[in-house]
Amino acid sequence: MNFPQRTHTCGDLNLVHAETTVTLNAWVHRARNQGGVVFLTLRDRYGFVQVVVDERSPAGLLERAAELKNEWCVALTGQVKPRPEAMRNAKMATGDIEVVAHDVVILSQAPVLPFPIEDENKANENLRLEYRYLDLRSPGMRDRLVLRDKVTWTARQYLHSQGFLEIETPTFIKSTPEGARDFLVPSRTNPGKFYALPQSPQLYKQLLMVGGLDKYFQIARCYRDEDARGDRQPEFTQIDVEMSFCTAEDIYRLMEGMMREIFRETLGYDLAVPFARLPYDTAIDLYGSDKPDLRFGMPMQDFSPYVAGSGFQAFESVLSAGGAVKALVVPQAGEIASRKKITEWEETAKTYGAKGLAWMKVASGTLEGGVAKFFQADQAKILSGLSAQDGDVILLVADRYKTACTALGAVRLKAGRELGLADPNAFAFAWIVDFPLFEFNEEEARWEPAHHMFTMPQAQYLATFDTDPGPVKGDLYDLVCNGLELASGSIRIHDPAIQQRLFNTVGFPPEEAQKRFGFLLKAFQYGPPPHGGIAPGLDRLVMILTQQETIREVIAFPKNTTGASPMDNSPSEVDLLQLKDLHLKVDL
RNA sequence: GGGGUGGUAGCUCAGUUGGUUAGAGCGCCAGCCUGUCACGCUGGAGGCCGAGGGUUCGAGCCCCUUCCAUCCCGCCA
Repeated sequence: MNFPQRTHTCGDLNLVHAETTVTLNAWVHRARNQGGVVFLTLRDRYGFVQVVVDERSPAGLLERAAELKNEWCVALTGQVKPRPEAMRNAKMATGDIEVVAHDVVILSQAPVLPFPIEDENKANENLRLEYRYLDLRSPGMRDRLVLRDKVTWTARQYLHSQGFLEIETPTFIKSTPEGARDFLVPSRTNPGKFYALPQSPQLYKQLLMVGGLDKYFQIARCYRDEDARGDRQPEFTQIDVEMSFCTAEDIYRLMEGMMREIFRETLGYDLAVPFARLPYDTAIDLYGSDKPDLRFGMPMQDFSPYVAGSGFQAFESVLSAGGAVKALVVPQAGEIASRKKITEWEETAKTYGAKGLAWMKVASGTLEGGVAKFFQADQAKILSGLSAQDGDVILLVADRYKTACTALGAVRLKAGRELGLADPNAFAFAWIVDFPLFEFNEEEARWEPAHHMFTMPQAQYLATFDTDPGPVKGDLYDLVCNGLELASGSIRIHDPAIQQRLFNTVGFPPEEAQKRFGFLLKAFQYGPPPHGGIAPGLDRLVMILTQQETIREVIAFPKNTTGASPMDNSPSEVDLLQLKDLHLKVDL
């Protein structure tokens, strides 16, 4: 098809182009027919510009222009003219000029749209996903994808400047059923066998280190067959990084530099580094989460010292069973903390396993309401111990330590945000460090890795980690920001003997280890370098930069929460013949 | 696997203790309009109230079942 090709883009035109004849290839964003004059707002990726069709245009063009509908794609030729002073539009980037139409060629037409193209699409999300190609025309989606491109571009440039190589790793790999569920791909040429899609390039990037390519990165697609969330998709993207001969400190410095660069390039924001560091145990104790929102304080406190002798049976029995009582002082919550609101907070606590949420109000230097009657004797001690002021509300959860922390931590997050304590324009980064290396699985009565099996125990535990796993901390770190886990990484085990002891600790028999990770263990016989890495989640990073509630807003073609795409209807059924080719047994 | 919320016009939503012909804004169609820019004015079309069953003289509304979406718990090394 021959058509007049664009000489300029809509968003670029300004007074400098006055009197120039230009051709635009764009969509009709709005058409306003005034009778004797037609105004068209044209839109392309770069912006909007107003076209006017009036007596200055050739005869007959007015009638043709009046036929144009929203979202038709056109090639328009005309002359840029300064607008009459009174007609300038300060709200429009190109509002000082307009294009007087000379000719318009219709490149393609469109039926009535399922939703209007606006800055932010307010339609039901499933409808937006069904017509994602139209949704992408909205300036909001466009801006987010432009910013995302800037992030990957900046990350690439930064990592290259630090000597890193971008290397691809396979996406048909060996299934290693630990951690998240694998997506499986049946092999036609190997009947009865399956590839897995990678949950991360973990083992391959470690093999790159053995291969001597000592600084690697990849903008890597990862796949996990688990239920989706606002911040989780079955496929997602990580800026995957691994380096040799490094310590955790090198990783921190590298990532702090990269984040600084990304925030400067995308938002012009001067990110303060180095980031704060918070031990895992402290994060749980104060905030009840390993990804606390640190834009506000309001830490939890220990209430157990005030329980003895109170006569409050519910708390006393929890303590004597080895549990904990955690307190949260919600400052100046008098207004918001109605009985209804407290019930709502209690529901939140209960979803995290708490049996209830006790409360007291502070007024005129005394404790009132709720469970206050049990604590009258000690109220002065309690108020000063918790630093509670008149107007504050004290919320209490008694349970097993971890449950109490998690449940009340969830209330802290909810209440803090409801009270407006979390500045939406702030970025509170922190490294969460000193993670436990093992967790005890009560049901199976065995230790299992808290993260993955290739994390190095911290040096002081090297002698004892297999005989006394409980207190062992790993050389392991998460980067969190505003309550989201933005990155996770560790220093890896490169010593086969340590690796073997770790397998033993988690009850992983040698033959099983050989079967699953034999290729990695074999490689580690051949002079593996000490190494470590990290993988920031690209989607979440862009979500934070663009202040979005879900990562679906920063992914061009995301899945919905059931893992389906309303646009192409994937996943879908396939022909029986296809299944047969793949040697899959089918019930007929 | 579990819990919360929702599903009414193309879109966003309202719809009283169950009571005539189910509404609004935007969009769409037609007409008018020479300075609009979310143009305006006049008129019009457009509904299996997610689906199935039940209660009732009567159901958008109540009950049961089911489907779909979304948020959360579990899960996510």
